[in-house]
Amino acid sequence: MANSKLYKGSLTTIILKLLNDNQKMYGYEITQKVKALTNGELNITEGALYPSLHKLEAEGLLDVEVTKVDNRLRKYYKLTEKGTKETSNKLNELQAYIKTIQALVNSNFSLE
Amino acid sequence: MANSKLYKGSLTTIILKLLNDNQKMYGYEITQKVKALTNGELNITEGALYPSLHKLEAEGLLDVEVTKVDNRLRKYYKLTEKGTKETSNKLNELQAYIKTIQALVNSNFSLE
DNA sequence: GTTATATGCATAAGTATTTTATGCATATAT
DNA sequence: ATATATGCATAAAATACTTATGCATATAAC
Repeated sequence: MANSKLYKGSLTTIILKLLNDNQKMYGYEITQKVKALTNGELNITEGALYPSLHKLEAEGLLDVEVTKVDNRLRKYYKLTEKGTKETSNKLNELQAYIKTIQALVNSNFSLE
Repeated sequence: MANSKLYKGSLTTIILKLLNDNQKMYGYEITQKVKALTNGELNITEGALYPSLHKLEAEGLLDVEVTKVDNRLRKYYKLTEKGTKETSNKLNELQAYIKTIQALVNSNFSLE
């Protein structure tokens, strides 16, 4: 991701969430979808995405299905059962993180 | 930080925000404050904190004041003028990140 | 009295995740 | 003919963190 340091660590969660909502997606599609949904604010780099997808596949969270469209290769990924459970965990962790960080940042602690 | 991968990248912002609210703090105090404010959920490790404080000082965002209390060393850090501005930037970036990631995670994009 | 816990700072080695820089290939627009 | 879009991939470097130490004083527990 070529934006802020803050996005570090959230790539996996983003991928899983997108696959959870869209049944199956291929790598390039994920980069374009994220860019569109964030109004260009978040750009996933290929150097981060592909190794991440391979890792998720190796961990048994994703299944792959290779197809050819317009003479070009596509690798569709979709969640396994294990992947669906992990998506739920990751989303809960993200919500907890946001809640915690919001609490830290939205108050003036010198008054406490 | 010994918790989630999600916290990666937010340590600097947390430090700056705490110093912004508390005028001056020392390292150990920061670790305890964060632990208390997050009900033990977020634990900043010393291996992450001290190098980060040194870096912020080197960048001119923090000033240091060494004192001795009860025969023990303390290094109080406080924001410089530059540090105060950077705090504002970092907080804005954090809010933007939260907004973006929330949008990505709280919707069902397959319906769009 | 000595052992654990708390206070306080520091650094080095290892790990994980990302950016940056490439590489290859096809299709389409200029 | 050249640039841009589509599509996957990996390797080197940078970054930020965890884990493991090290040193030192004070206090509580046993």
